[in-house]
Amino acid sequence: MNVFKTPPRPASIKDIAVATGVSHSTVSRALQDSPLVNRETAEKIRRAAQHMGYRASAVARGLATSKTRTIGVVVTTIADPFVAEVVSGIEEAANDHGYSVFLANSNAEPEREIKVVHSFGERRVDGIVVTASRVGALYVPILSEMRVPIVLINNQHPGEFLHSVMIANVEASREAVNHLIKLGHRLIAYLGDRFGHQSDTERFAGYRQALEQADLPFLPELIAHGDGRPEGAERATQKLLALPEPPTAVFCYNDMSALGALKRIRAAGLRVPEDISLVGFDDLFVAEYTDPPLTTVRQPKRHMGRLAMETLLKLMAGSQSAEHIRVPGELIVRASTAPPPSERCR
Amino acid sequence: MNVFKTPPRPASIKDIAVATGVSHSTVSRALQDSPLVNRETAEKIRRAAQHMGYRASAVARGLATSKTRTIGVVVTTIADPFVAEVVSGIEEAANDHGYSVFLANSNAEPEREIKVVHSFGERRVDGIVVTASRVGALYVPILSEMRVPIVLINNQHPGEFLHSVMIANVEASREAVNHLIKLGHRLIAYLGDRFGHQSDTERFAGYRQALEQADLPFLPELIAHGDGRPEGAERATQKLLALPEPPTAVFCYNDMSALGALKRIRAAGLRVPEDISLVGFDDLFVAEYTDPPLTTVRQPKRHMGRLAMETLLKLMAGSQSAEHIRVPGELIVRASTAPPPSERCR
DNA sequence: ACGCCGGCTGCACACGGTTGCAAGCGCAAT
DNA sequence: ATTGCGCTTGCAACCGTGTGCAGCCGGCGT
Repeated sequence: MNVFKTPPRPASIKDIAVATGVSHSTVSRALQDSPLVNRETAEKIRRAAQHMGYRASAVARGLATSKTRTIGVVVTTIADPFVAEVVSGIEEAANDHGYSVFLANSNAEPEREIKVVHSFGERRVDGIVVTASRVGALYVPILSEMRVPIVLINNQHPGEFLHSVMIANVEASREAVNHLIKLGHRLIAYLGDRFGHQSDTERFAGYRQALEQADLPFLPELIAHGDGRPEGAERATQKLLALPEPPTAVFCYNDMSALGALKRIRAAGLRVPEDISLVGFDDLFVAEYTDPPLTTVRQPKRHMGRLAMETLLKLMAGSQSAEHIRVPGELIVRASTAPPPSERCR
Repeated sequence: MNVFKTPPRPASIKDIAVATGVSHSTVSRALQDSPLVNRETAEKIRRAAQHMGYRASAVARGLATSKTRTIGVVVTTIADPFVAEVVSGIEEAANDHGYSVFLANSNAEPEREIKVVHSFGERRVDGIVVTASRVGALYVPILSEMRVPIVLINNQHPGEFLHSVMIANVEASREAVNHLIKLGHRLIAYLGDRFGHQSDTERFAGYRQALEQADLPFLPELIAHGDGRPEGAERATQKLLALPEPPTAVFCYNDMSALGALKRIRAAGLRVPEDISLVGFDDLFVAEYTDPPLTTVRQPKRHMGRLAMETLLKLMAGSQSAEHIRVPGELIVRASTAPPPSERCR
């Protein structure tokens, strides 16, 4: 065996130590820019490290310091454009602070979500972000076991949770429905999802509040249940259109649902917004490219991601205060909303 | 200080060792189901571990075994729906095999891409997947330095790369344009991106081949340059429409471009497909929900992700063979393509 | 009685870093 | 000459897990 072959393993501080004739402790300190090391020695060491293509092992450092500078992000599925944008914000902020992010899908299954969180625990991540958690408050016992701060984005499990970033669903939804009411709509449908998630519950609450404040009757038959995706919304829309007195406007739980609704409405030979107005929620990039462009509530997705990461940073720095951030939504009026047909006849 | 307080650090095999009165080696072996440990002892140890809420440290294990069961995925941006689907496939396959995935954005900047890969190197990932790499073949020297297999998905840098999964751009694109030719189109525009990426180059090549095989002239004025996103495509479409003899069909580099083109065509008062046919590439989920639904080339995104992960697994297992996988695209004919106006007048 | 063997266990070291502490050095002050 | 101090450096322990090897014990064959 040829001893002079390049070793199959990456260079370590010990290799640098023998190369420069100092102890590995000195190398370690030099590479940390510790003031304890002589300037020239440090310089020599750094040059050697550079020359030998040295890359510090984050694994070993993690073991020694019990800080991995790593966070875990669990999402329902990264294929969801909403989620992807949020993650993009998280990653950006994490990267700014020298953290790497683990990504894992929960497929919206609570058991799987917990499993993933545990696996993050084994990875010794410094913190965890969960979007659209299906577990929420149930984390409390788990958290006392693993000592890792968790921040939830748009928690879907009922109940308050220690640390979270959420969109102000009720207010945003109320504003959206108000917009429709102001346009003159009286028969406004709510197309929710059928799982009773927190977002759905709150957006529905905003819908009812808006009706109430305008002294409009709440009509149970105008509540339809999709699944948060186009397919489910299509079926739900079908039912709404078949009503003896169909709605003149539909407020959708999210843009994905609005997409399905739009398709079905068109298929029925009706026009948006002339015959039916449509409002979404999320402001996915597609909202701008539908025909007509979709009126919707914008969630500052990337910003919410950043925000979550920043609260996580605070918590990892030792903050004890409970963070419960509500971010306002913004109604973006495009071309899918107009006065109802009756209004224009007057 | 209360000695009996729960320790601030998670339980280790040593804690279990003292609790059960054996050495930590035995605990280690017991938890690995090693046949070297007495059944009853092992059982006792496993119960204690369970009871103490023991979670093995992947960090320490990684250090000891120099296998982290971790892979790095670098993407241009996870906010791109195409990328998100691919990553979803990667994550799925990785998870199936007990691997965790690090995610990082390169923002399509080559320097940043390399920086990220190096950071993955420090994390001692077992393998790396890069989607839409802007670096490609330039990795070769880097790779001999860090001993980590890399698989590229839809490499955008010219030149062959050792390991890659790519869509068969030329063939797919040829098929798409053929579809338009068969419908009777003679003036077919190509709306590419302006960066000369590999996908663009190859799809353009397919476009030319199709024209050639049909003995149609290649008209340089029908080549427009967007940026792979709706905005750029809008501007490019504008120019095409202003031509003295505008195209009757536009083949777009990707669905995002098609979205922009569609918007601009509508804004010009023209109808798709009656006045102009439109073909995209990628088959993003939106393609099904545009009006009209978009004819496009489907890339099996999730599958390509899985494929990349699986080749990575092979490589990590020691395979030396060069993997250079070409995945066929599939033309999905929806409603955005029809015979040209002239054809229908005959 | 002795040796051997199989089953089980622990010792000790390795992985690649970080860090408290002691110690060496030169030099100035006493 | 002794002491003390500041600047550097190295020693050694530690983080939590894996693993080669030696050693222990009991039982069996001769």
